[in-house]
Amino acid sequence: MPSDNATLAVSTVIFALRPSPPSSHRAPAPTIWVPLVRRQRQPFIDLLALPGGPLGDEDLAAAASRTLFETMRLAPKYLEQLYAFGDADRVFGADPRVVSVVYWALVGNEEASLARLGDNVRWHPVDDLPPLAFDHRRIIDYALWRLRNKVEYSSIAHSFLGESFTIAQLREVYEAVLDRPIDAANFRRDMLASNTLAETGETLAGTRHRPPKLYRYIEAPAPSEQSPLLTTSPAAKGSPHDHNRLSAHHDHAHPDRQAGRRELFAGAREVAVGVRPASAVLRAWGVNGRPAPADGAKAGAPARGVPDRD
Amino acid sequence: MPSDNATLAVSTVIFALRPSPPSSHRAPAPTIWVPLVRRQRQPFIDLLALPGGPLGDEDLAAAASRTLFETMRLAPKYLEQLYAFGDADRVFGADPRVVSVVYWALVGNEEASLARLGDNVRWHPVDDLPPLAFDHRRIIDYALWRLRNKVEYSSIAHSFLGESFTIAQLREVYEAVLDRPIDAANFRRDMLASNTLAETGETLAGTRHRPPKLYRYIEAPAPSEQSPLLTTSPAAKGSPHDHNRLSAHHDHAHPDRQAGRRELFAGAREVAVGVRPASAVLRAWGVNGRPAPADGAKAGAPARGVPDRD
DNA sequence: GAAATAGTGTCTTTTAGACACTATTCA
DNA sequence: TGAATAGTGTCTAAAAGACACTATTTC
Repeated sequence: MPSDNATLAVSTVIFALRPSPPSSHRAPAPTIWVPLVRRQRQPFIDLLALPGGPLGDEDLAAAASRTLFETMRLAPKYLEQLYAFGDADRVFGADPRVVSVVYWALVGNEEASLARLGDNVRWHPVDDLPPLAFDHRRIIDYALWRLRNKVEYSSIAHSFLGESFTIAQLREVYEAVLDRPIDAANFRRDMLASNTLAETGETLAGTRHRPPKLYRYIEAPAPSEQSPLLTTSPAAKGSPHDHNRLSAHHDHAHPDRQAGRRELFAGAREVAVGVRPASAVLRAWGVNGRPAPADGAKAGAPARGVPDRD
Repeated sequence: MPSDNATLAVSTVIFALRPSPPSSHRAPAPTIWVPLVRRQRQPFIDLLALPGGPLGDEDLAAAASRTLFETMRLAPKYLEQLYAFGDADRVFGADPRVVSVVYWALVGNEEASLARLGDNVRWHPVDDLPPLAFDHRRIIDYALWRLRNKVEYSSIAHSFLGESFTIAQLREVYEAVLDRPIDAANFRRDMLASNTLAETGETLAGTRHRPPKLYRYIEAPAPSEQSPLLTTSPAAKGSPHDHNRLSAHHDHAHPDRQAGRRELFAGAREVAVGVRPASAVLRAWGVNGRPAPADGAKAGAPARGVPDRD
């Protein structure tokens, strides 16, 4: 029984939303960026690659977290396994062959700007990437596709923002990821009806119009269709994360559609953390800070509350 | 740089639909079964485990296919990567530690009964499993959960059947997997509207009532939301399979709802060869699809036409 | 009070589901 | 001809989407 039939590596595709590069002098709408590392050795020396490295004596997700922290001091709020890439000839000439377990992650805007960069590590807009090492371009494309899908059927979008945010900011995330405009009125209603937002009690100042309310994300009452792996051991392994599930529930039973839509969330008066100055909506991207889970937030278990599609 | 930081194994959860075990003398409704292997060595000797084995000099999916063929002569029509399990302490005492890339598969009923069994390999109903080796119970639960989710948003259900089948049989698959009754009238309409079924021209005889038409599965016109990995290199790697994508299209444009529903599929008189696993639309019963490699059915590439949920 | 976005109301379209009804075959 | 399932028609409810309108703030 072979014990060295492959070398195991772990890489991560990290997404952040940042203003479009100046070159593309489009509207100040944000776009998706990923951090890439310039390779210092063969093969593919000098080409850009995903951050990552060989698996150590640790869980897979822990390896992802560790390498991210080591290379740029990042600790994403969302981290999930993407896929295991292991074609026999994936890394030409490698012996033993290399199998990469790839994770994907989302970071909030403030966290993204806190990332430690350098000559060899930089953010790149995903819609304008140079040639990459290995099959990393393909991996990013796949991760992007997953992101776009998952944004539509689960509530991960808030992971691109700070602790508190306005509904308009949240909508901008959707618009950036899905690359299409979304009706603001319907979006607001749907989000509020989802019971995943709680008012912080604060508003965002600094605009030159009516100040919007700030919300924070809360766990919606579990819909019972959750990954079995999740329920068994939640944030078990070395995850300092502790999702405080606020109760924003109240009875569901809409007599008619209008009523259903009107249904404002009720509870959650919360403590409300530091609000932020700001002015334009775009600038308002980074709202106050937050620690951020250390290592593998959603690491150990395959699935969270909502299934992946592919 | 360690080259033996882990041992890589590949296992597969294979699902088939078979009559309920006699013990549970319920209606002749089918339930889900998986083949399990009795371990001949430590650790967990004599306990049941998923079929699989160490990764050889091959692609990951090829390893899955190979081990399935070796242990029971099975060649599933649907095969897809499930997850990479690699907690550091997953296999107690193993050195180097073991990382398992797990696949899941669906086999049709005839194929399932052709499987070569033995004292050490047997089918077991998933709703009544004995204690399993390693974390395999957990893996099966997760695979089951994925199956149930995926059945709802893509058209893989037909993979449980043979080349041709009646709509009622297809509905039974859904009912068995989802474990709930489905309205036959609406189901029929939705399936026909999905353009994934083509009449074979034959009917199923032997019933003591009106003989139902037989259909075969066809690829629906691709909806453009497909995995980028798929489009780049379809059934590339060593896949003896060659799925001809039949056109079953005709104009879509339902003036009113009744008309939409009435719209019987038109085209697809086709040659129709290999039936394919496949993909689907987001909301309703899938549309669209993609070629599936044979041996490594949906192997090399991460994603099919439709994203996974988790 | 003008500009600008926050936030509400209401209509139309689409989709999902329930369920009665007709059609066709075999025993 | 009756049992039994195939297959069709039609209504209702729920969800998604379009869009006009009111509200509140800053400058």
